Amino acid sequence: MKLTSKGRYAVMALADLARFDNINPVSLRDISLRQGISLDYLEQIFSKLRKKDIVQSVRGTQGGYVLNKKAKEIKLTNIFDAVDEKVKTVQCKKDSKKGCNGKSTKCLTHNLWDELENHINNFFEEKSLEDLVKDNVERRI
Amino acid sequence: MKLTSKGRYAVMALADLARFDNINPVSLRDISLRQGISLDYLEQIFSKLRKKDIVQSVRGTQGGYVLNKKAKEIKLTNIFDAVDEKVKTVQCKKDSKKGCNGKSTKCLTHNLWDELENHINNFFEEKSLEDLVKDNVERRI
DNA sequence: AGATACTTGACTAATTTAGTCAGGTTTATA
DNA sequence: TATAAACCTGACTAAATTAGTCAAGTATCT
Ligand code: FES
Ligand code: FES
Repeated sequence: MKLTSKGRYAVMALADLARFDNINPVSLRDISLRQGISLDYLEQIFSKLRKKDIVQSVRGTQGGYVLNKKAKEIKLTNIFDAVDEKVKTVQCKKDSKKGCNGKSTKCLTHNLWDELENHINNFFEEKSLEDLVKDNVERRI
Repeated sequence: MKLTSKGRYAVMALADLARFDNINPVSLRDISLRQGISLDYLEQIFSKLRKKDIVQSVRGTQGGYVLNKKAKEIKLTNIFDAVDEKVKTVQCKKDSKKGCNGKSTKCLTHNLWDELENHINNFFEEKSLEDLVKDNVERRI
């Protein structure tokens, strides 16, 4: 199982944003250059982040994006949810009563994968953007 | 991020194997039928499991596969390792000093993904085949 | 007016996954 | 000893997903 670029970039870009105050917007171009992410790709990502109210956009010259909440309140869960980076461990439809093999009972491993999914999601629910920024400040000392 | 079929099937098939004693070999054909996994695909998977000494093969008529260790000693880590289902969260080469953006320092999120990887691997190191079998027996009651 | 930067949707190349297929070899047992 | 069950291997392929690119806008500051 691996993390996709979309999720990785979303968090990376927001971490970049979060390093600045929430007043002066940061342009995607700057983020693109600093983080080495394609500008066009960033635009796709930020479009989604905006729709989920994680960032606010400022159009025109000197425009860019600003965090819409405090860094502490933005959890990885929220970010991943916004860009459709989802954790999927089971094969079957979760709410269906059928198993992944088409049978009427859940397969031998269903419970295990469900536990795994929760385990991973817990991590995402605990980590906030603030944690990320702090970690980077500390490492710089 | 999602789990691939190869990893899922490997664990599913071994869980099936583990329900029986370690004396009479279980044929892939039986597993294929019970678990709804393509026989040809199972063969690929078991070839890898055998190379890593997780199972033993018995050729010929009435042949099949047998667990090579006690279910308690087979952790998910071992299984995933055998079938090359690996957890990959960072983009960069781990041992390299370069970051994923080609720069000379690790990116803002590198540490975070590293933590995530450990978090997931911890789960795999704790869970054994025995846990799986027990869980299924309990549910049946 | 012009430059900067957001906005959107469609398109595509590359990669990965999830198998299939064909041709073996080994061994129990009738 | 013939035969069938079952392991064994490598090559091939279709489908899905990912990771972008590209083109054509719109808004706003200076
Ligand atoms: S994963 Fe849900 S039934 Fe198999
Ligand atoms: S993931 Fe390692 S440097 Fe970005």
